[in-house]
Amino acid sequence: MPHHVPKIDANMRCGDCPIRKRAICAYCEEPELLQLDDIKSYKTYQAGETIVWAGEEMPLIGSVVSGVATLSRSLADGRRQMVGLLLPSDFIGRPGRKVAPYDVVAANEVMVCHFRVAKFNTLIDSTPALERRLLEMTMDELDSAREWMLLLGRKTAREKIASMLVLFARRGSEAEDKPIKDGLRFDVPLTREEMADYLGLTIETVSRQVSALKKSGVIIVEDARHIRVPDYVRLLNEASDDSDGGFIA
Amino acid sequence: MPHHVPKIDANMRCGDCPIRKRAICAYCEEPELLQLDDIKSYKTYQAGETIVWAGEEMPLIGSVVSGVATLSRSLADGRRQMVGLLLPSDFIGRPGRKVAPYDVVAANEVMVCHFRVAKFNTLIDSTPALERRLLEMTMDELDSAREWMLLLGRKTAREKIASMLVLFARRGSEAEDKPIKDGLRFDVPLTREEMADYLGLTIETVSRQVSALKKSGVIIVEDARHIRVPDYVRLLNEASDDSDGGFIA
DNA sequence: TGTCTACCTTGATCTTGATCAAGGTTTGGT
DNA sequence: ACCAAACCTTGATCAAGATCAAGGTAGACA
Repeated sequence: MPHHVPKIDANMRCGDCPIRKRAICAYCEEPELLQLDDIKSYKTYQAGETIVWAGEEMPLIGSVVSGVATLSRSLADGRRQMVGLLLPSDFIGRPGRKVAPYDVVAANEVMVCHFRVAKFNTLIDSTPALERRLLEMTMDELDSAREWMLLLGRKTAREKIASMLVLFARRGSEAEDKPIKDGLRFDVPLTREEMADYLGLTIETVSRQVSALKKSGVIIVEDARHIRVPDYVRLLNEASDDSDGGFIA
Repeated sequence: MPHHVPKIDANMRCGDCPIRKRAICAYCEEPELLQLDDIKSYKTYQAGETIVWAGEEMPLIGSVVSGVATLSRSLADGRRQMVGLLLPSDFIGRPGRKVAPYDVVAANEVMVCHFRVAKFNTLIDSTPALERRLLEMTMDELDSAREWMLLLGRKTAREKIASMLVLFARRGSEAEDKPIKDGLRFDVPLTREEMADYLGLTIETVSRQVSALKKSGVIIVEDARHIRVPDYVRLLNEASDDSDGGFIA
């Protein structure tokens, strides 16, 4: 069983929520916005199971509780690029929205995703508050996508790896409600292949760069899925995540 | 004066709109959604002029009429990646939304952008219809960003160039309300440097790949800003834009 | 009309990350 | 406990694209 999967109980109610910080939390935050159905609407997907095919409509709307869902797009010859990554507490699904052509959402990991699914029809002509919340979340997602584009277009392999690890560290600490500090330990929720798809690299390069960061002492690799960071600022520097805030004359 | 800049007349009214197809068109579509101010609210930016700095709020909301606006993000050492490209008819600005840290929106070209600016305060607590429209547009933008990510992460330099040219061809034909056909001619609204920033390449590679496509007979380069396409399908193939619609087992 | 500057092209060489290849490790099923 | 399959690592070589370098072109302006 992977990284601190919160125990889900079919009788849980808001307030018992295992994740808190982000998006709409199906457990504790703004439940009235989602007009939550009864508890039956939790859903779980197995690792590798497809949640929805390209061009179809999302079968659900809610928050990821544990595990990971990914969204990928690929070329005719099989080259694949991950274009979305949903970690615990992330919101998934948009009411009345079809998945864009050739997008694929796949469940990944011991994908223990649980959702409270609302009735779609009530959502589509739903409250202004929900509309606004969805807009807010979608704009946040767009911002993340743009950060990701910077990574894909301009970062070196080593920087890409470091940036990804920073993301995992951040989200991991958030989930556990701990501050990010030196010596932190976190899970790597993706396989090497998925990391490669995430970063626009090959698995060999991913493996090599992780090893290189290890050899430099930036990270301690306990095993392929667990990493410890002795000096968080050093990892941050490796990511070159910092930008110049500049402007164009 | 560049590519067919529509003539803007300070007394124009909806129905005289020079752009039609996409987003909210400030001229003819859904003007009531934007609660348009009077005609004074058109705005023009010079080439290279900055529309808004990182962390600030968009000074306007409306549609690009002509010219190009770009959104870029960069690393501390100056490496820059374009993360947004707004062509005529694209919607610009979100009410009450600050530009993400380190994002920059810059006017580009003989940037003849005109807008009808609505009053922000009325927009922020605006109609459900506008909220929904904004959500729709933001999701479309997210879809484009994801297509762009596939390009950045997995396409070759040649494919990147071809994909970009297809985009320009499409948008150009749309603007002129002509079908895309063989022999079409279109403007390239970016400098080589901007193309490089768009594609995650260097300007030398951009230049070389354009030359290579020319030598292969896929395109006819009239000058750096004007291209003709004898066989549109061939250009499409070069872009490898086609994807497999596949799924993950 | 000439010159300056910004922009573009092409060549030579180098580097990063891809590709090809071989083993090693972990996990899950029986 | 053993085996198979999936996953990961490392090495050797290759190639796409970056970097370094040298002109060329065209529009802006005096």
